[in-house]
Amino acid sequence: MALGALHRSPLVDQAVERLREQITEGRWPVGTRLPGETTLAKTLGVGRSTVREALRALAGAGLVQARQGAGVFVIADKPAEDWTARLRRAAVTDVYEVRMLVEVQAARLAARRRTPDDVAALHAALEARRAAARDGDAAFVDADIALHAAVVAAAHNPVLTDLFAEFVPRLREGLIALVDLLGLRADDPNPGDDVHAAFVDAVARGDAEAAGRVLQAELEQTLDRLRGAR
Amino acid sequence: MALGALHRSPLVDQAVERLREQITEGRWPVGTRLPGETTLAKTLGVGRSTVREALRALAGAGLVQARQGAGVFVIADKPAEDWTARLRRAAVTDVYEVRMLVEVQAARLAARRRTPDDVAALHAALEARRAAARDGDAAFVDADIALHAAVVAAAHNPVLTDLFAEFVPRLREGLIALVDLLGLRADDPNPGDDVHAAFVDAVARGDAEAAGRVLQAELEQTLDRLRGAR
DNA sequence: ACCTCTCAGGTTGTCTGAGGAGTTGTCGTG
DNA sequence: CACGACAACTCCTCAGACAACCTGAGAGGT
Repeated sequence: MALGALHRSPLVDQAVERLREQITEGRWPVGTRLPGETTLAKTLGVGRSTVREALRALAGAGLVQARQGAGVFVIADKPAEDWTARLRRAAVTDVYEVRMLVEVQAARLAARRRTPDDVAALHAALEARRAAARDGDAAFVDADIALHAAVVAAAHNPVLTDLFAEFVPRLREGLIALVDLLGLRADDPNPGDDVHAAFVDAVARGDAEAAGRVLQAELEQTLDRLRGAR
Repeated sequence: MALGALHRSPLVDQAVERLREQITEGRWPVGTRLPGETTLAKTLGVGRSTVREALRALAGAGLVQARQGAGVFVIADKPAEDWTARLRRAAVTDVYEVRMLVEVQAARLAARRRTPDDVAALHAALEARRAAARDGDAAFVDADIALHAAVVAAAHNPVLTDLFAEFVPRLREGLIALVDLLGLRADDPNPGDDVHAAFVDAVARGDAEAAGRVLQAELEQTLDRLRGAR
C-alpha cells in the first residue's frame, strides 16, 4: 500500500488528519469530550505519545483544548475564521465607527498609563506626520495611522494593540480613498495638525478627559465625511 | 507562571509561549533550523517529549515544520492565527478591559439608536437573566452575556456585533471561573440585578450618558475582582 | 431528605529509555 | 576531481512509570 506516495507521511500527521475530519464532520460536536488518549491510541492503532502529539497539533490550530484530569474538549469545528477578511467585507463607515469607539477609550487609558518612552514615541510620531506632509497621500495616511497606533500602544494592553492592528489595513484603504475623493489636502498638505498636536499634548499631560474629547471630535468629523462621501 | 489564566499552565504551554516569542522576535528567522529536541529540552529545562509536544503545537499553528532526519524549520514568524485563538492566549484581564472599553461606547450608541424591537429584546434578556438565577453558574453567566450582547446588537453596527461575539468564549470562561472562585452567588443567586435593570432602563430611555456611566461602573468592579483573583 | 466529606477510578501531564528511519556532511578511495 | 561508504546527527514511534488533577459515587452526619 501507499506505493505511489513519495514520502510516507508520519503517523502523527495521519492521526491529525483523521481526527480533524471527524471533528469538522460533526462526529464530536463543539463542547463534547473526546475519547481518552489510551482509547484513541487503540482505535487509531498508534502509541499514546503519537496521539498526544496529534492532539497538541489540533490544540495549536485552535480546534481542541485539553484540561488535565478532565479530558480533551472540542472548542471549534472550523479550521479558522479570518477577521481581516470580515473587515474587508464590511462597510468602511461601520469599521471606522468601531475604530472610533475603541480608540477614544484607548486614549483615555493611555493618558493614565503613558510612560516617558510613550510620550517620546508620540512626539516622534507627530513629527513624522508633519514630515509626511510633503509626501503623497498614501504616505501621509500611513504617518497619521502610525500616530494613532502609538497612542493605542501607550494604553499598554496587548489585546487592544492587536485589535487596532487588525483595523489598520481597512482604515488605510478607506482614508486614502477619502483624502483623494474630497481633496482634503488640496489647500493644506497637513490637515488636522493642530488637533493632533493638542491631542498628543493632552495624553502627555495625563488629561484623560481632554484626550478623549479632542480625539472623539476629530474622529467624528472624519466619520461624517466618510458617510457623506459614500 | 501567570501565563494568562486563573490556573497554573502546563509546561508544554509555557514552552510553546517561549518558543513562539523567540520566533516572532526574530531570533530564528524564517527558513532557519531550530536547535535539536535534546538541546531545546536542556535549555528549556523540560523533558524531550514536552519539547516535542510544544513543537507539534507550533506546527499546528503553522509556525514550524518538522522534517525527519533534517530538523525543525521555521516557516512563518507571525501567528497567522484567527482572532479567537489570539484571545484565548491573552490574559483574561486584558480581554476584559478591552471588552469594557468597547461595550461602554456601544451602550452609548445603543441608547441613541435603539428601536422598539431592541427595547423588547433587552427586557426579555433581563427577564431571562433573572430566570437563570435558579440555574448553575454556567447558565447564569450565559444569560448575563446574552443581555450584554443584546445591548451591543442595539447599536446596529454589524462589525461591532461580530467583534463582541469574538470575545464571548473567552469572557464566558473567565467569568464562570470568577463566579466560582469568589463565590459571588453564595448569598445572592442573582447578583447585580438592580444595576442591570437600571442600565437597561437607561438605554430604553435613550439616556446615553447614564447608560455609559452605569455600565462602566459595573464592568470596572468586575474587572477589579478579576485582577484580584489572579 | 439534604448536605458534606472522602475516596477510588479515570484522565491528562511529564519524564525516561530504547530503537527505527531518514538526512547530511565527511572522508577515503579511485 | 568524482563518487560511494559511512558515521553522526536528526526526527519518529513506542512502552512504561509516576505525578497532578478532575469527576462522580457513596459513606456518614445533620
